[in-house]
Amino acid sequence: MYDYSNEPHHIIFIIDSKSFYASVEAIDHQRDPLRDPIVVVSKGENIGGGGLILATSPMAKKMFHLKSNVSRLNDIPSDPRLIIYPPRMNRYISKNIEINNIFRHYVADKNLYPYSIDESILDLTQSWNLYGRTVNEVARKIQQEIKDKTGIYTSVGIGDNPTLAKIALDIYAKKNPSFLAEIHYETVKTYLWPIKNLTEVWSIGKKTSQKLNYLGIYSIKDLAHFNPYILQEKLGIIGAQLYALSWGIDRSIIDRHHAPKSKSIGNSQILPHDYTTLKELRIVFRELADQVASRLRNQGYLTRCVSIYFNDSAQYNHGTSKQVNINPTNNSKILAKEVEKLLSTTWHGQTVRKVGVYTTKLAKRHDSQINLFISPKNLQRELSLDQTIDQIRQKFGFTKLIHSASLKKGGTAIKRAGLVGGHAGGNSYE
DNA sequence: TCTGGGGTCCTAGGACCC
DNA sequence: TCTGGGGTCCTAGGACCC
Repeated sequence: MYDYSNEPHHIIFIIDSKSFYASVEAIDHQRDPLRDPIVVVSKGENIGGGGLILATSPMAKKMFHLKSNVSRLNDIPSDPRLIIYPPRMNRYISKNIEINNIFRHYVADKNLYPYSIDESILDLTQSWNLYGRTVNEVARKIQQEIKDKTGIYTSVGIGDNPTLAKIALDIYAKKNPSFLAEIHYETVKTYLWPIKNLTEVWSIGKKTSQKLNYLGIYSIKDLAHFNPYILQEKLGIIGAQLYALSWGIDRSIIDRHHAPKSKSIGNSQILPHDYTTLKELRIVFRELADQVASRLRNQGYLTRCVSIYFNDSAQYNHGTSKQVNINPTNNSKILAKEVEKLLSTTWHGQTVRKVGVYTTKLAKRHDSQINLFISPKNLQRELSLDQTIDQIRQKFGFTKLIHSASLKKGGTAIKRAGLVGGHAGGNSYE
């Protein structure tokens, strides 16, 4: 038996908004998030299969016997009872902010970690006993307040550390009638070890699962009884992390705002059709560079490294990437020029269906260095032009200001205007 | 599955420095 | 030169998550 006395004993909640996008649509359209069959479907022109399903309400899952990974509208039999809504990403973002503001009634800011648009991590170690007699009671109270104020149902995973809370959430809470589940060190054997479908566990995907199977590991219990040194040898750091996970151990420090080790900003897209000429590719890459530069400026970053990615549509999952270090910048023109250089040295006539521009090694704006090759005056002029463009874009949408090149063959900026995370933002100007 | 999009982290091999 | 070893940073590609 493992001695857990020196492991962190925190009270961690991970709270997930149930079928978030579908629920928001249900509420805004006076429908029932649990009882009505609703899907939210993005229909970009490059999205085939009748549209990409972004969210499915529990009733839609039940009525059409859907497994977890349905992603195309064509996967569902066409049925007049099914209610279909287009996504309104901006609405979901503001709803998410509303929900996080309710979490702030229960934890200090430093103990709240919004994790994604529908998931947050709360460390209630210091505050839970102000709100109830048991941890479970506090969880139910939070669920009720969220439901009353926003209409959203939530699932809560509770654990002594984030890993246990996450597994409680993903594997148990979402399926329990109460939408609640707890895992503590004492119940690791009861709740973790029996798990056989390894890819259900956070951090284990298809490839990792296959590697584990190859070693003869088919459950978390198998993992816990495997030789950790061999695991580390075969899977590197991930092997050691998985071994720790199988015993419920997670020493990540949760009392501080965690700073990601690396920060990147980038945009990618699947093209509406195969691109075969440098001319077309140049245009779309220029748009991407422009978009990325705009986001860097909005967030106050300069990048020291830019990379491009494109795939070979003959082998969809096999792509090429190439990066280059540059003087810190968030200038559209400079970025576009670097991207163009990368493209012309990397592309050798492949048929392309997927493209991306990423910037890494980001620094906050004040770290700017002086570029010896551009006069400060010109740099300043270009910077303020970019800022003006950003302001107009924020106010009126991306469509209002695009390079004339985007009107030519190859450009997708107009069609993509108003998209948030690649999906319809739901703004009036679209 | 004929194709969503934005991220973070890990790894192997190489360049370079002392 | 028949050549050591530790450390850091970089690059391209892979895996996973929501």
